[in-house]
Amino acid sequence: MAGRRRSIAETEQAVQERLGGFELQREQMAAVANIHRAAAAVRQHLENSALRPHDLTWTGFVVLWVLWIWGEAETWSVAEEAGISKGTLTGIARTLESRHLVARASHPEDGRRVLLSLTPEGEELMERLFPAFNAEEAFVATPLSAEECLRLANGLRAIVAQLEEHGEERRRQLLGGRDLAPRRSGRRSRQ
Amino acid sequence: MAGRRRSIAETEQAVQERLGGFELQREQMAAVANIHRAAAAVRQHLENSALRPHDLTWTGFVVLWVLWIWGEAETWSVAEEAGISKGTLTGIARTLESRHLVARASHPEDGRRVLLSLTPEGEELMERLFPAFNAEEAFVATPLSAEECLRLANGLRAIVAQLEEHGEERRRQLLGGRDLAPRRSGRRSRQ
DNA sequence: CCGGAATTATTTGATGCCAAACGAGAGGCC
DNA sequence: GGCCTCTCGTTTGGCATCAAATAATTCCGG
Repeated sequence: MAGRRRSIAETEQAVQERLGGFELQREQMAAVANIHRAAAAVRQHLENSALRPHDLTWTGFVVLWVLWIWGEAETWSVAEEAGISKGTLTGIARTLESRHLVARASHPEDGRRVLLSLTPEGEELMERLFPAFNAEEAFVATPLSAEECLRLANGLRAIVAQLEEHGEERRRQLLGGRDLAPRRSGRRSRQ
Repeated sequence: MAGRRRSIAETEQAVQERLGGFELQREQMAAVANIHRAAAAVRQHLENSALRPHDLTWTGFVVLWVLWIWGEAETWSVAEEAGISKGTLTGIARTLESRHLVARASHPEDGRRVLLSLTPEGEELMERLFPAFNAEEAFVATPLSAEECLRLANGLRAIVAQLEEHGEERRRQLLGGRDLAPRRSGRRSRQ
C-alpha cells in the first residue's frame, strides 16, 4: 500500500469501512465525488495539453469560448455563461485585454454597462485553438462511446438544472431564518 | 433573449450554429462541458449550505475528509487523494492546523516526511458535519435514481482512469520532443 | 564517513476566486 | 432640478492554486 497512488476502488473500499456506522446515500456520494475528481483531472489535462502552448488558463479559455460562441456580450452575461462571479470576470477580462484578445466597449445607451468582444486576434486564436481543444476532449472521453457521453452529459445536466431550480430555496430552508455567517474573507464594511 | 440566463439547450444550439463549419466530437464536448458546469454548481451549493456554517472551504473539507477516511497519512498522499498539489496542501494544512482540526507530526524514521492526522476536535467536527454534507449530496442528485447515479459515477470513473493511465503519455506525444513553455506564473530562478 | 545525487516539504510569484462593499450612472417622483 | 433607489462593473480582502525553485534530509558509492 505504501508509496503508491490509491485506486478509486481502494478509496471506495476505505470509505465503506469508515462509514459503516453511518446511514448514507452511497450512490449519490459516489456520483458527486467522481464529478469533482473528473473535473479536476480533465481540467489539468486540458491546461497542460491544448492551453499551455498559448499560455491560457482554463478560465481564460472559457471566457474566450463564450465570446466566440455568443459574440459581443455584456459582462454579467459572460460571467454567468462562464460560471464565474462578475468580480472574477473583471480580472480575467483585464488579463485578456492586456494580451489583445478581448476588447472592452461601453454600452451606447447605458454608461454603467460594459460590452466585451473578441478582437480579430482573439478570433484567429480560437479558430486555431478550438480543434486542438476538442481533440483533447475526445481523448479524455476515449473509454466512452458517443451514446455513453450523451448519457453522462444528460445526467450532469439534470444536476445543474436541479440546483438552478431548487438550490436557492433549499439553502434558505436549511438556514431556517437564521443568518448565514459571513465568509471569513471578503471586503469589510468601512465603519 | 436579453436580460435572462441562457438555458443549456440554448447554449448548445448556439454552439451548433457557430461550429457548423468545424468537424467536431460533439458528444464528447457536451460531456466535458457539463462535467465542469456540474462540478462548479455542486461545489457552490455545498460550500454555501453544509460547509459555510463551519467556515470551511471546499478544499479544506476535502482534506479533512481524506484524513478521516484514511487516518494518519503522509502529505504527498493526502495531496494526491485530495486532488491538489503538494504546495497547495502546505497552505491548507497550515490553515487547518491553526484551527486545531489537523495535527502535523514528523515521520519517526525520515525527517523529510510529515504526517498529518485529525485532532479529536477534527474527528468530532467530521462526525457532525458528514451527515449534513451527505444530505446535500443527495439533494443535488435528486433528479437521478440510485442506478443512474452509479452509471454517472462509472462514466466519470472511466474518464479519470483514462487520464491516469494515458494522460502523461498523450501530453508527451503532443509535444513531439519540444519543451513545454513554462507557466507565466511560478517562482523565478535566482540568477 | 565524505560528498554528491535523490527525495522530501516548503516557499515563491502570478493568477484565480468569491462575496460584500463601493462608486458611478440611470430612472422615477415631486 | 434635487433627491432617493436601483442596478451596473470594479475594488477589496482573504484564501486557493500551480509549477518551479529552494531548503532539509536521506541514501549511496567510494
